[in-house]
Amino acid sequence: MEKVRVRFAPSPTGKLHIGGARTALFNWLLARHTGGTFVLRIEDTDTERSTQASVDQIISSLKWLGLDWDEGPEIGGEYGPYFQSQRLHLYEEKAQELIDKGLAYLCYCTPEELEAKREEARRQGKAPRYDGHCRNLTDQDRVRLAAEGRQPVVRLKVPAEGETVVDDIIRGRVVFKNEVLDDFIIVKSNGMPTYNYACVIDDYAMKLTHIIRAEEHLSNTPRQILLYQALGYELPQFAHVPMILAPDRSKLSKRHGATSVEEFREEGYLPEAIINYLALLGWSPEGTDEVMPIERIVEEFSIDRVSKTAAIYDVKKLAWINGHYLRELPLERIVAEVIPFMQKHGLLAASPEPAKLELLTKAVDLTRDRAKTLEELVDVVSYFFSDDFEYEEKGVRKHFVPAGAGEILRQAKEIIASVEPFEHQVIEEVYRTRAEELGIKPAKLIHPTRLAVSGRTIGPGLFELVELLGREKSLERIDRAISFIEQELPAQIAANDNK
RNA sequence: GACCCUAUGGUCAAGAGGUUAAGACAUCGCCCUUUCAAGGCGGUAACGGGGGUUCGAAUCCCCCUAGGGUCACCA
Repeated sequence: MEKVRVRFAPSPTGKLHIGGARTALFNWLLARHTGGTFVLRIEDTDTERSTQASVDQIISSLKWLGLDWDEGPEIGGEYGPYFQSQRLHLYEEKAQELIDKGLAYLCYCTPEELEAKREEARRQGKAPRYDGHCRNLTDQDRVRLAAEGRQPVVRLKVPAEGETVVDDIIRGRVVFKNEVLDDFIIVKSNGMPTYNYACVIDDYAMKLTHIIRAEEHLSNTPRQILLYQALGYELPQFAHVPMILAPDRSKLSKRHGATSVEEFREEGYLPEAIINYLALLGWSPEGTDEVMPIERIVEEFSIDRVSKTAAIYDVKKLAWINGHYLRELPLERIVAEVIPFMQKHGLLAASPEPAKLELLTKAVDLTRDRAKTLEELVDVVSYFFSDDFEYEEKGVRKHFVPAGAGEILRQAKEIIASVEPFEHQVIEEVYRTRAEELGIKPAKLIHPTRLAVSGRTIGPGLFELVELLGREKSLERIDRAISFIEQELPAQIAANDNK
């Protein structure tokens, strides 16, 4: 079998969409699985909407995900250039050939005229198709039309009869009647090729063997096949992967929250998790393991196991997988990942001191199985880095308001002030002994302390928390809590009573 | 509107004529436990509807319904 060559061909008109990322992933997986070649090609023929910023953005997202390409921007390759805007001569040349052979023709109809005809067709309830108005123009006609200042487009002559068959790896044999197609435009009046045309020219020129793309292109495929035939090109294999839908079954858009890889990154998702989740959306491994590293996905990937049905993406499952990687990946890696997020929240300096990094490492170690994203991780370690926190209201009611709360904290303070060595096993031992002496449950001592030193009712084991926080800081916070209980709290309660 | 694709729990999804219809997320309960997580165990929950074919249909065929996609000088 010939060596697999596949491509991802985004148009740079925005960020890398989650659906686009999955299309890229499936192409990349097939290439890596078979030892083939993964090509990145930028389809920037829409001069109105394409931007360099989008190119940069898409490239950066692909790299971040780890989807590296063997040919394409930045690295070149045998079949470049890999920007369609730099391949215009090719499209022109082939278009001229088609015209010369009588397989395509110049059309001078203006967008306005066409729009009017479409409108008319719609009103009559007919399919809005091009009527072949310019199909049989004489040279004389063309001269006259050009003299009117009309810039022609090039249209392909589509046979009125017969059918065009798409042999799709995922969907099987899909038949389209040629009569439902019309003479579509292959070169715009500004000289730029249209998608269906440029795509065919390049896919062939770049010797691609498999065209794996989203299902929305299935209906375009007969047009492309007609083009392959007109050009005398051999067909590649097609595989149309199902779409990714929003929870309400509609097309994914901004109002559904994060839709681009960049946004997920900003929300604190790891590339490993996104890749793993995306692979599972539309593809399934043979066994029942779902969480698997990229190497294994590469090993097991097969187009045959890609499903036909559109999938609704489920952030909850993504979050769960992310949580998994958050606690399973090496600690240093997670620390490195969370640093920018800490900085963003002002909890860490731009160039943090080694002591702070050590604290962060230990804090992450202690808390990471409680977070699902890096943003959550920041939240869950925040009190190690800032004294500026409020007490959780629910906790205050439960642990600070009841009579004797201050006394409980004085007991805690005494223990923490004197325990030696200041290690969690020892602190715990003393806590438990003291509770017994006082004839109360250890929890009676533990919860108020936790609230005092962290402001929270939830978190890692209290004794490890206190050890990491340190004796000094713990005592300081307990003092603060005692004065809160004995001074601020009564005042607050009085104020509420007066209302 | 025309054409095309699709249809298994709330979501992802296995299944390719005979299964007690997997598994995962979510959800609920229990265990563990200083809390919350994590982890372990268990529960609730599905073949869109109607016709065929067959000894036998989630699996094959037809119709309906529903959802999605395409009909651009966007890709």
